[in-house]
Amino acid sequence: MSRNISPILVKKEVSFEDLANKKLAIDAYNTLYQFISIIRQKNGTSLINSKGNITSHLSGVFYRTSNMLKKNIKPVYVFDGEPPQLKFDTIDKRKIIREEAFEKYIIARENKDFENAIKYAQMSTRLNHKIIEETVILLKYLGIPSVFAPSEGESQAAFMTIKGDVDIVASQDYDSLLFGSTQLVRNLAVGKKRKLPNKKEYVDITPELYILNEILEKHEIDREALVDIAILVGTDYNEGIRNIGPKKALKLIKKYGSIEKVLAAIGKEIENLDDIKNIFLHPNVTEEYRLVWYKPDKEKIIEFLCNEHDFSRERVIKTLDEINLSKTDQQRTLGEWF
DNA sequence: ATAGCAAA
DNA sequence: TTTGCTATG
Repeated sequence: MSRNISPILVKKEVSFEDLANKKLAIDAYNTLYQFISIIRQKNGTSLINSKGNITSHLSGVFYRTSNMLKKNIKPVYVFDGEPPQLKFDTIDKRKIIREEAFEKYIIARENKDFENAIKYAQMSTRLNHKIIEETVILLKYLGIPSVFAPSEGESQAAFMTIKGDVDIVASQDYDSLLFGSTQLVRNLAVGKKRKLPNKKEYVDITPELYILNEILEKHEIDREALVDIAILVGTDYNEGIRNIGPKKALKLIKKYGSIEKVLAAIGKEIENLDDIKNIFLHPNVTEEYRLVWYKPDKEKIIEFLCNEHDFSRERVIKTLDEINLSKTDQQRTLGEWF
């Protein structure tokens, strides 16, 4: 299972406002997973419309994307394609965890143990085709581009920063840095106060910015070495070496120069090592995307959110008007919104 | 997660 | 204005 390399990364606290005028490639699955997992009622059930269909993702996407547009942030949502074969162990393990959590969720809900119900409901969160489809529709009405990655969304998003088509990747995972993303932002949210799980405590959460070059320069390594470190620690594609964390991995890679030499020195092996390195260093990505942002289609959004999904007309219209208002100061061309 | 409201 | 809390669909 993958562990993370955050202890050796350089983190900068920023504000949502600091991202104004930036182009952001948003890891769509990562973001949707968060919305579906967190946007719930007190008893652990998701937000639903009158037909009983989940709407948590639409709420999250609509309000967060609107906030970005108000700040002149230009988002593009990047969706996952086919995962690499080597990811299937991780995918299977996650599936088992989800299924076990779902059983516990049902039991907790029956016992009216809502604290545990929420916990297990969040752990059993799953994205389905309908959630993805509805998100793409809403984004289209909002005038936001979607990109469909051939394989991992994070590698596609990273590729787009390397090409200079976007400035930053937005995700909770650190993997995009391994894929070469020039910048990564975590905790991309507007609200500052966040409730701690299972506690009554509130805590400040601000966006965190990671700049790849700063990380590489600090440790005097190149990206290949960073990938080697991650593989030693463990990724979505390999288990990692027991008792080697990011700090020890960094030391070993600097001492021996490459993962192959480290493995020889400690007498260990990693299966499919070349294939794993290739996933990070030569990912399957596409140049077939077009990034254009259009003015939100107010009528279609109201029809979709309010008529089809029972959103409050008052709130939706207010939000859309606020986007328009923030735009009137700025110059814009006829067709394109930005 | 975010909006919106009430109390401090 | 800031903070704490509930409702949202």
